[in-house]
Amino acid sequence: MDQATEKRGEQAERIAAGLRWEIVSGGLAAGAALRQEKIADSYGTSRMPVRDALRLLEAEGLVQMMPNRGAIVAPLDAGEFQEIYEMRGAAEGLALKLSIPELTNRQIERAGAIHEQAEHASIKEFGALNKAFHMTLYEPCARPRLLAHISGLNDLADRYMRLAALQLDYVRQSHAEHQALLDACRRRDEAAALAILSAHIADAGQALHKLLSAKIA
Amino acid sequence: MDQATEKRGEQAERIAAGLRWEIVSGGLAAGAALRQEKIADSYGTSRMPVRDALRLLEAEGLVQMMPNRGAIVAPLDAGEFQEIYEMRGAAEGLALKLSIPELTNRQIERAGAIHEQAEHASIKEFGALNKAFHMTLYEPCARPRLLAHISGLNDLADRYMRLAALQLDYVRQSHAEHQALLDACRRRDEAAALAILSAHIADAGQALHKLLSAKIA
DNA sequence: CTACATTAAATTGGATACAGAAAAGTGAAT
DNA sequence: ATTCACTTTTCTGTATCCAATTTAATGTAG
Repeated sequence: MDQATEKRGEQAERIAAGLRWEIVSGGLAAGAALRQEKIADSYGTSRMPVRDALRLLEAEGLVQMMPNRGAIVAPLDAGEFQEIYEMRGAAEGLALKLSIPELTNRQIERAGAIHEQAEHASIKEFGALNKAFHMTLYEPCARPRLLAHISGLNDLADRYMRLAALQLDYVRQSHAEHQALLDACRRRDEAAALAILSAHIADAGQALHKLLSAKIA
Repeated sequence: MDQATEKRGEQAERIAAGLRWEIVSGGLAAGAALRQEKIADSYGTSRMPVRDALRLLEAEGLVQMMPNRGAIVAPLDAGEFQEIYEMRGAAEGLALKLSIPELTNRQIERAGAIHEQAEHASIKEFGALNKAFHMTLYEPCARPRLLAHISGLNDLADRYMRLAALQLDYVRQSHAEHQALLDACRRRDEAAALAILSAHIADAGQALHKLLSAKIA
């Protein structure tokens, strides 16, 4: 067990990371009840760090806590989905604009490599790779708060994506748009890159919206 | 005492609200240590809900927690200041764009009233009124997550503003820009409103930047 | 049989207790 | 006087315990 190597004062983070993965990857369905004691048992701790972890995830929007009624995996909602994509557009547009002047060739190629990987990846890994691709392009902007914000939005978005990505040829379109975005970055063409990114996010939002509005709410 | 009317399960929120006010309003200086037991005593609770409150404020960026070393009021930093204003620009631009089509005359006049109030307010109240003015204009967009995000950014920004607002005639300029923004909203002129808001936020950022870079970091 | 009240079980929120880590203090050796 | 080792104190993180609240279950009256 890695519990022996666990430093004191970081259990909440460990539990939060585990739950985050389970929620984002779909292992825990939306609306599922999160009983403190069960989680505590499965992580070999008391309920106390679990509560801390749940608070963390609540702040990220992945968990919903009702006073005296416990926590559930945040439900999926078409309206919130739209909101997340609008916010992604604004935040990622800003990040890319600030990043482009700082982008090195090395970083662009790292994004390219992730892009290649994503092309041959299973649907399970797509979400994480998609996020990694975007984050790689934004990192040079060196805005920790902005990047954390975007990362959180991507986690939220992944949950919705997972619902639809199966039956959708959206993935192929996404690949093409990523390719175009990479090209624009290579040319350091800020205007083009921003336009492509904006369209990319809006497209994804719209494409998924139809599929989702049937499945949820 | 209002503690008798206090519902179970909401003490953390109450403590967080109190601390938030003390931090944003400047009662607690940046870098000040936040001892759990002292806070617990002053709010008449145990350390437990205090810890929850601190985690909340950490997620908002007002508090910084170091494992096994306690929490401090988040330090002020010129770089973060810039980042916050960039994010405000992106987020508030989006909110205003979505709001304008939904704005009723009644809501515009409510914002106008707050604007009037702010004109005769003391420096202590300026931050809160400034925030209220902006939030009133954004509320009609009906995007709870986006509004919460903006609210948090405004709280962060207020701390920096307070440092500079004293000696600055920025307040007068801000009033003028608010007036112009209101007029554009009354005309439902989206393009003008967005341009004014963008400039307003950028101006504020730049105006404060000079003053602050001397005082901090 | 249904609706309602009452009771019992499950579960959370908060308080207390304890263990471990960091910080402050003390003293000896150089 | 300064530095290093050691002790003491302070404070945080976690576990355990208790009270309050919600949810389920049971029984009773209509």
